[in-house]
Amino acid sequence: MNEGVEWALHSCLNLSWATPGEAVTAGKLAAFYDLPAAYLNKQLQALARAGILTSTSGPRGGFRLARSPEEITLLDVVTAIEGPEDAFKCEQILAQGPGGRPDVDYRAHCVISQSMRSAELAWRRELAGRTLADLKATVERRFPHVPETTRNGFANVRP
Amino acid sequence: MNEGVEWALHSCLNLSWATPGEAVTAGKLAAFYDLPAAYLNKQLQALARAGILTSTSGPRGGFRLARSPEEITLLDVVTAIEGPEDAFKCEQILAQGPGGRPDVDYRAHCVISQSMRSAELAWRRELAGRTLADLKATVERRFPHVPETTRNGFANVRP
DNA sequence: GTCATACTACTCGGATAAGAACTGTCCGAGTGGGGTAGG
DNA sequence: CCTACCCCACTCGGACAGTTCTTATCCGAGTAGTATGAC
Repeated sequence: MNEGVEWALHSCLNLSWATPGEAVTAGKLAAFYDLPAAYLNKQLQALARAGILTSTSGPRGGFRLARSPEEITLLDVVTAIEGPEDAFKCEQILAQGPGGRPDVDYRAHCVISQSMRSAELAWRRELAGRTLADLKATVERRFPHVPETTRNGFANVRP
Repeated sequence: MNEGVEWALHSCLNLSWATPGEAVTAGKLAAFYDLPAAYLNKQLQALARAGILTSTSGPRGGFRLARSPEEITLLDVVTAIEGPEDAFKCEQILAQGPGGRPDVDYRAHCVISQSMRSAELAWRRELAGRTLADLKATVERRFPHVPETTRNGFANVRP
């Protein structure tokens, strides 16, 4: 799995603590964890294309959450970075085997494909059941100072 | 996910239908689905290292299942090919952030890391709950001719 | 006829290239704000 | 003092290299069976 997934998740969480109505630049988000700014920008672009973030150019520009944290699941973020395809891609090699026919869709009939897909659905279900708001609440319960620390970080950091 | 996972799963299933006590060469397993023999051999080596298959060199050599299909889970095969590490690798970037400390293991404390790991455990649980014997039984129920077809394939195929 | 021996063909095993994907970097298009000059 | 305009710094966005991982290939070490020749 791409490194960018971790960056994207942390950045989204940090954005949920930003001052409402204020955009945060990729540079500031990157400086937060000492990440390469241009590359993080690339991941944030993907999130914007997926409709999770909105982007603004120019001075006072940057990124902000496109909707409330309750409406952003971990699956949304992961899918935005990794793409929508399943990790296990059934190549339908049964079609090449004895008795295999080119006109049959083995993704629906092959037992192996079904089993792998079933496991992947369990994974997706777990991710889809957790929202950014859940994570936000948990962090704020465990570490109450984090929201303020994050806002201060955005204000003080010089990228 | 690696292409080899699909090949390995199909090959293990085919091996479960081989004549007992008889080894099947990588060449025959590859010819079954028209796969590159040398590369499939590499995957089978990984399965052998993981203790899922046993390998024999020389004439009349090849691969066979190291234990009964009831004792081989899909997770065993996937782990043998993909490696034991989680797909999502927490790089503990929180340690670089404000208030982050190098002596803390953030894989245990970071909420994001925990959530991703939780999803991955659901995936593993699903795979660990399905054995080669389950797949074998399902296929034999749906397509009773497959075991004989497979054995004939092993006997007739000229790699 | 029997046995020991050398040979040959066969198979796995690891070392070696080609290709793709991920990671990282750079510069241009567009935008908003601030400075400046005129009224 | 107020307003309109122009310039500039800032930010995202996509195009461009470096590195790692996956895919594919090849040849050598070891083995089992077989043919051969001596006894």
